[in-house]
Amino acid sequence: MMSINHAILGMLSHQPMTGYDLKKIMQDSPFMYWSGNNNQIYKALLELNAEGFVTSETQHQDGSPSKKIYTITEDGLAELRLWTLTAPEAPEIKKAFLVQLAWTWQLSNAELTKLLDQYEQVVRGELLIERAKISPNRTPREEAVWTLIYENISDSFAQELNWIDRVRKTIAQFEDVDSGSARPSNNTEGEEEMSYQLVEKNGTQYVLLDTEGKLLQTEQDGLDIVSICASHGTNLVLIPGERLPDDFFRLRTGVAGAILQKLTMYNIKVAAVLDEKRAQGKFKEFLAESNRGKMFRAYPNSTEAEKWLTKTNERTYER
Amino acid sequence: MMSINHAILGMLSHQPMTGYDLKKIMQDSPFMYWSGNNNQIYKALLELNAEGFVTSETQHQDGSPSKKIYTITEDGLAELRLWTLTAPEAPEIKKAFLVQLAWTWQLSNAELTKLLDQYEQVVRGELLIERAKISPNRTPREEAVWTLIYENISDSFAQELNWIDRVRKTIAQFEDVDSGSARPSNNTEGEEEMSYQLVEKNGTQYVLLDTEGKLLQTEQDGLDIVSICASHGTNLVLIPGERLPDDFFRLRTGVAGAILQKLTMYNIKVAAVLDEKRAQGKFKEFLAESNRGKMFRAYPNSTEAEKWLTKTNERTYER
DNA sequence: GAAAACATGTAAGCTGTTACATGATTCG
DNA sequence: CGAATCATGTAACAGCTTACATGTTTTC
Repeated sequence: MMSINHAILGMLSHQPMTGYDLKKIMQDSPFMYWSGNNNQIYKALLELNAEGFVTSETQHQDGSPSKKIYTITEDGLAELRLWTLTAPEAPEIKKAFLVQLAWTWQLSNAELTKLLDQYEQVVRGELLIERAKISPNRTPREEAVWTLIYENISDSFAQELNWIDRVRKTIAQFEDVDSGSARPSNNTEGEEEMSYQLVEKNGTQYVLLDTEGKLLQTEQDGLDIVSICASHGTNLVLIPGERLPDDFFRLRTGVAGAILQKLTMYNIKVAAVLDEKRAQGKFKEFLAESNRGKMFRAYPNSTEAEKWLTKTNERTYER
Repeated sequence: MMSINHAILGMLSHQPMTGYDLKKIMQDSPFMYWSGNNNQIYKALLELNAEGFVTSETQHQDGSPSKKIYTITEDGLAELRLWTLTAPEAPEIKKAFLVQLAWTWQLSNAELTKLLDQYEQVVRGELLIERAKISPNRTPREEAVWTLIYENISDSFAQELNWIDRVRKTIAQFEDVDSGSARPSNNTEGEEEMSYQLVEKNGTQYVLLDTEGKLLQTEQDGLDIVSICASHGTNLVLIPGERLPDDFFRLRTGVAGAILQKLTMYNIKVAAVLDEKRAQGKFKEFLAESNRGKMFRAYPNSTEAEKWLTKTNERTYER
């Protein structure tokens, strides 16, 4: 509560600023969710001033409108610290589209699909806007935290896009009521999909890529897997060898590096099922090394791979 | 815009209902994100009536308060169809925690980790509430769509939990600023015990926590109770209100969520003895909801609490 | 016999939004 | 020269929330 005031304190803890500066930052920030309208900001600044958390210094610029530069006080810093320690609130998620979708029983499949397409565009638009990613890099930890904050937001959109795809596929399975309009199958052109299934074993879910499907070749493929995982809230993936191109096993090409780097960055545990023959030379060394780690391992068959994936997964905090 | 009116139209498209019915459904639905307060619903019904989208029929039940049963009209159905075809809105996601996290540079690693733990508990709490999953199954497609809607919501929470884990691991990589204070591993000092007795009534045993003793504050405390129960081969616990801290009654803090989540996970039935005054606001709603369930209930005195605990021990199947 | 649920409504208040008001400067 | 940006502020309104008000029936 009163959190816009604290958000302003936070921004001022980085630099003294004018109300107008604050407004711009807030408008451009994806995680400070207020619209950044004057009414709130100038009012908040007056309040913070009255409480002694900020001081203001009027700067008369000859001719041009005079600025009020606000600076945080010691009391303000203390208050900010206190506030960051208060109990976190649950996220507040309002997806009007879900309400709309809930009552679409009167629509034909074609109409529903069109609606999904529109929603996808809206969500992609939000992702595109990708607002200013600034960060006060006071410490390495702060920098890392800000990166994670932006990731949280783009993950949410990625998850939504993935879900939209799932919905589209699901409704395609149903006969159209007022049909007659044969669907021209789905994807016409290239654009192969990352086909997979979700498997549950020992109470843990993991993503199992199908043996047939697109080969993992680019960083984008790594990100696709990340978004699949994010949408299911799991961090476990089993990759059959059939999905790995030969280049994956030539370390020089960097294919394995690029993909695995993305996956480990998102804390995703990967098990691969590999034929002895394919793992040779330098790649064998690489495997031996990574098999000691906890993020990527290779096994000769899927049973063992699955065992490793699902075993150590207790997400209970170690400590 | 005006979407609560349309949500109401949607619900009425399934069945004629009273304002009170609508209120209950809205309160229990996770995707209709309005709080379901009278003010909005009754006002919306008047508006819909004026526009000719619904008709109302007053049913005088002799003695009892008379109902107004609202029925959707042809015009209403047409309007609903039109609305479902309008361009979807982008999801509106407000994660106050991200704002808070952004300005935590003043905190130590230990404080930050504690904050993350609290946030995890709050999120788990939201998942726990897991509201009523009803669906008007008019067509198989509609059923599938509703399943997807609920999945969207639980996916969001699952993704958040996953992200929390990622944050925790990331910040663990950084040296503590004000370090020097080595965490004394599992607290050696303090370490109050979970004092209790074992009571036998009507041939059933249950664990009765003493009125004096450690307050139930963390997930660990929940696990302690689990292990006490396990060691006595019972799954019944009676908790006196004295052992519950004030934070337990503030749902936002996640204390109740974290503890009850552990207990229900291990299928432990809990009765609490509560003073009226302590259960207010959101917590009261939470109680009313869980009092319908079979795992956690609150009673004003220990006699009633004991009665419920020891009585209903035959298992009932929910359909 | 008390509390909770059923049932309909009203009043007050908070938060946040859009739009208005003013005026100088800079940019195309 | 008009539009956009800088800069500070106010007014009115929409949406939603909590709390209040009233009265009956069902449940414990």
